[in-house]
Formats: sequence, C-alpha cells, structure tokens
Amino acid sequence: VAEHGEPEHRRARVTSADVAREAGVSRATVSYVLNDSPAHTIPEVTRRRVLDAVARLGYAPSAAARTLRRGRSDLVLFVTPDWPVGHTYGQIVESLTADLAVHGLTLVMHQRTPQPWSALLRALSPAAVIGVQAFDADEETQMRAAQVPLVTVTLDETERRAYALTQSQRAVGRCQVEHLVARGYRRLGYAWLTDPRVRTFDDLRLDGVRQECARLGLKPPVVQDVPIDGTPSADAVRAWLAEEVTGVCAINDEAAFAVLHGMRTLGLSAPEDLAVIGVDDIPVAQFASPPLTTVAPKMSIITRFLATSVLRAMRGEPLTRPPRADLHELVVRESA
Amino acid sequence: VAEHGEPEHRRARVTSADVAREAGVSRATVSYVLNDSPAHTIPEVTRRRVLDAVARLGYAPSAAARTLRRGRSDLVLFVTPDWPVGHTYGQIVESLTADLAVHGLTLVMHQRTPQPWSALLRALSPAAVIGVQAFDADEETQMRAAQVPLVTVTLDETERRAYALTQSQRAVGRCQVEHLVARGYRRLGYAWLTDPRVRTFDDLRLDGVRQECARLGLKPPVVQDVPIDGTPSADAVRAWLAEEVTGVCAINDEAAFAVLHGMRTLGLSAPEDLAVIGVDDIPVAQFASPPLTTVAPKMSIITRFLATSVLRAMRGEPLTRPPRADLHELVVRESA
DNA sequence: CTGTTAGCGCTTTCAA
DNA sequence: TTGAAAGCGCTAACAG
Repeated sequence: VAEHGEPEHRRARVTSADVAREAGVSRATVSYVLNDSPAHTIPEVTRRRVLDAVARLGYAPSAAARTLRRGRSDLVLFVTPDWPVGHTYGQIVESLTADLAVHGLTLVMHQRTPQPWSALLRALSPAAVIGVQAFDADEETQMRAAQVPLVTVTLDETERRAYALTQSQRAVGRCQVEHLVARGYRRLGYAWLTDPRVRTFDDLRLDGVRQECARLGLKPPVVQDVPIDGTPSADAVRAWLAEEVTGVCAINDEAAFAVLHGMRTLGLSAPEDLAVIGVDDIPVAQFASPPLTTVAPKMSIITRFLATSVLRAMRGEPLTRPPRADLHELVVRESA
Repeated sequence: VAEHGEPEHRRARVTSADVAREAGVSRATVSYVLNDSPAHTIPEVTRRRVLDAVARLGYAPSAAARTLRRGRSDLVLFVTPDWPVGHTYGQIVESLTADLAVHGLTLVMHQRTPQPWSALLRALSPAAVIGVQAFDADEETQMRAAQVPLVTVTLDETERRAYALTQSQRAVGRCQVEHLVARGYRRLGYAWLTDPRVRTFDDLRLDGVRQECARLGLKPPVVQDVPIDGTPSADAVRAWLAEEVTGVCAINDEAAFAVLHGMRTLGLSAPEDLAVIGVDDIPVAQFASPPLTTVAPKMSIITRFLATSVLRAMRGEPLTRPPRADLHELVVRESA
C-alpha cells in the first residue's frame, strides 16, 4: 500500500478552452470536432488543427462536465441479480466492457440487494441500464421518473419483450437433451442447485429441457436438488437411479461436478452408470473425472449483441433480433 | 431486450434547489446538511427539515455536478492486470463494492490492456486508484499530472511500500508447505501455470514456498509448468515422480485440478502417490477427485482492508498495517 | 462555417 | 447560523 501526496505544482487541468487556444479556434469548434457533431460540418484543416492540439496537450474531456451538460453520462449500468456470481461474471465484465468501450461507454456493475438502487440511478445518470432480471413495476417507474433512457435486456420473457438471452437459456437446455438423446439416453434427470437465488436461470434452462423432452416424446425430466455446499449429493443420484434415469442435465458445471462427486461416493462412474452434461465450460471442466461434456455459451457473441442493443436503444432505433449464429456450442468430452 | 421511450411528461430532475425550497432554507444549507460540513454547524431542527424534504422529494444529488465542482468523483478505479480473471475476480468485485459503498464510493473496474489508460483517469477523476500491479513510472507521472489523489495497493513489494496482499501471497505459499510438511511430505514440487500473465502472483507464492522450504532445511521445490489448456499435464507428474517428489503445491486450484487430472491419466491417485494442495477454494474444489485441500484467501477481510486504506489515503492519513488475522485459511480435504 | 453565450447542479467562499 | 453568488468544464442554441 503506497500513497502519493498532492503534487507540489498542481498544474491546472487541461480544458477544452486550452485546446481551443492552442488550435486558434473557439471552444465550440473544439466541441464539434470532438463529438463529430452532425449538425455542423467542419473543414478538414480545422479538424486536424484541433485534433493535433488535443494530442499535443494530452487533453481528455471531463466526463463530469459532459454529463452535467448532457444530463446523461457515458456509463452503462449492469444490474446483476443477487445470485452468487461465478465464472460467467468475470467473462461478461471482460468482454462487455471491451465491447462498450469501443463506443465510448463505460460499464459499471451493480449487484442487486434488497435495498432499492434508485439513488444509484439518479446519481449516475447512466446512458442505459442492462438488467438480467425483469425490473418490477416500482423500479420501472423510478427509471422513468429519473428520465433515464432505459434499455432493459432481461432473461425473463414473461412480458412482451424480445429476449435474446432468454431464448439462449432455453436453447441451452434443448441442446443438452439433444446431445444426450443422440447418445441414446432416453430417461433424463435434471440437476438443480439448492440455492434458490439461481432459480431464474433454472426455470428457463429446465424449461428448455422439458420442451425438448416433450417434443421428442420422452417422459419429463426427473428434477433433483443438488446441494452445492457439500456432502449429500449421493441422494440425488440414488433418486435418479431409482427412476431409471440414465442421463442428467445439470443447470451448470458446478452442479455437474456435484453430481459426478455424488456418483463417485457411490462407486458409480460416468457415462456408463449415468451420463452427465453441464453448462458453462468453466476452466476446470476439462479436468473433471471424467472430463465434463458441457454446453459453452459464446460470451463474446452475447456481449457484442448486448452492446449493440444498448447503442441502438440509446439512439432510439428499433432493436434487432439476436444473432443467427448459435449463442452457445456443445463441448463433447467424456461424461456424456 | 425491451426499450422505454422518453416519458411523455419529462418531469425535471429534483435538484438541491427544490429541496431548499421545500425545506424553506437556502441551497447552501442543504449542501451543508447533506455533506455534514464540518465548518458549519446546523441546528437539529433545520437538519431534520432538510432531511425530511430530501426524503419527501426523493432527492439524490447529481454525481456529475458534485464531481465537476469538487474536481474529483466518488469513483474508485480498480485496475486489474491483464490476467485471465477467475473466480477471485467476482469475489473481489462483490465484497469490495460493498465495502466501498458504505463510504459512498463506487467501484469501477478496468482491465489493463496494452493501451494506456490515462484518458480514463482524466475522464473519471476517480477518488482513488487501486492497482494490483505496480504502476510504471510513466503511469505514475500521468496520475500526478492528472492530479488524481492516488492510492496504490500493489502486489509488488519491490519498492519501499507496505504490502498487505504481497505478504499474503507469500504467506499462502508458506501455508501450503507447512501443511504438506506436517503431513510428512518432505520433497516438494510446485505447479505453475503455462500462462505467462499469471507470473506476478506465482513469483510471490512460489517465493513463499521456497522460503519455507529453505527455513525447514528442505530441498527447493521442483517447479513444473502445467498447461491449463488441455492434455499433457501427465508430463509434469512424471517429472515430479522422477525427482521423488511426494507433495506438490499448486499456484491455484485450477492448476491443482490439472495435476490431479494428469495423475489420473497415469493411474495414480492423491494423496498416496502424490499429495496436492491448491489455492483459492473455488466452489468445485470440494468436488475434485479426491476433494481438494487448498488455501482459501479470506476475501472479505482483504477487501475491507483495501477499502479502509483507500479511505485513509484519501484523507491523507497514514496507512495502517494489514489486519493481524491471517488473510487466508487452510481448508483440509483429502488431496493432501 | 465559426464564435458567443447560457446554463447543467453542485459546493464553498464571502458577507450578512 | 444562513444566504448570495461565483464558478467547475462542457455542449448546444443562437448569432454572425
């Protein structure tokens, strides 16, 4: 831990006025150039002069001033649910941050708590809000009142909304079933996490599993809770076996690991006794025993789409459909 | 993906002027009350009136205006290295965000790229910067020039700095050795990741392992790279066995999983043939085969300390030493 | 095509 | 103890 005191000669901040002076133009012109103001067309010479001055002075516009003036910042607020955030979280931050940065937007994450976050909203004046859960009526009212140009990307398709990620979640479940059935497993189980907070996801993924089972004329999946906090995951395995389940779809790779572990304590092994397929492809999935077959979401495509959606919504343009390309891919290893 | 258009009646934003009017005082008074201005003492009645008005109007101060005025925002910039961010990342975000929020500070993460981030610095005017790598001279100059009150919390202790996390990293390595030796393993190996970007950490943790080996009069650890991207981790295991290594410390849990997997392909099992101990206690560690013994950093304590350091540094107070309590704890399972 | 200018909402002297 | 007022740096009308 180290600290720097204030510099002795606190050189004043470089402002757009400095740039204007250096370039021999007015502040307005500087602003027009820097913002590619559509209403004003600036001759190339002037443009270059301004840009040069900017470079020479190392000028960076003050986000605060710009926000104050425009009434809206360049921040995009990502409101995460109250789930335990796992590997996926880092991935999202990483690529979404990059995708937004391209457009001059900065990602700010906020994890939902029981407390309302309307104050955050007003304090940040974000350019957009991305949510992974539907906002309740109260929250939506808040956002309207706060005059936040509001984009909601949600996992929940209960309302009439387009639903990129929702579709993806269902498709993930379908993909699991498809693979299992292709391998000849016809009586399926589903491994849910005990943590009730993850249920949003589950509902959707499980729903996809159910859909696909129904479509293929299979019995509905046997759902079992799998405790993530430790021991008795063998119970779930026994229950499946009792129902003659031969293949289980896990809500995510952690759950799959738990199932595999439960099987191990029972002296069973995958995929012979029970095939297991996960979701996420966490880094250690390849080191599972046996290496875990799983469905890997293509984060970069998803975040790219999210970023585009935000941009379009900010401009008031109609939102596009999710990309054609699958938002996930099957990674076949040995567990199924 | 759903979108809200602008509200029809865009009710103007609630400002401190509104609060002042509602409370029958001046804007200055509102400001004093809200900021607990030390130079001014406000009678309790006035205070209450203001606070009531704030609540009634649902007023939230504009971060932009405040920043513009004060020249510094309430943002704390966390500059992460260019490593692959794993499970730890989410943990840090989660608890550090909460710890800072208590003090009205908002955490913003920025992952280092080859490009400089000085523009970000000037744009955000953050209240502090937390770095997990030492900043180079250029960057430090930038920060001074940008007049950012600068706090550096670094993993690198090469310069004369206090080093909470550094000590912790070394201590983590020592802790691994301690446990292994207590269990009777005396010839040790060290599992490094192939990814060169993680080396910062490794150096420190490995250093701790070396120190402890030296202190106990053991031979230095046999270091082996472990490829995280797939297959041939068996080579490392063979190499260790050839050197009569009986216990290996892994740089993190993923590396430990890789080692365990390599052993499995060789028909070996832990801890009989080779004991393995990791770092991090990722959620799936308990489901490893065998369940992974590991050193778990106590994130909440670490982030609390980070938050406190930031606060103190912002106030110009001297920085305190890291907390007495160990910053990590041993989680004994079966692999070692 | 470029410049002048009026604020955005807040904090903080300075004066009352 | 409270109020009036001057900006912080920027953008966007409006003039020129």
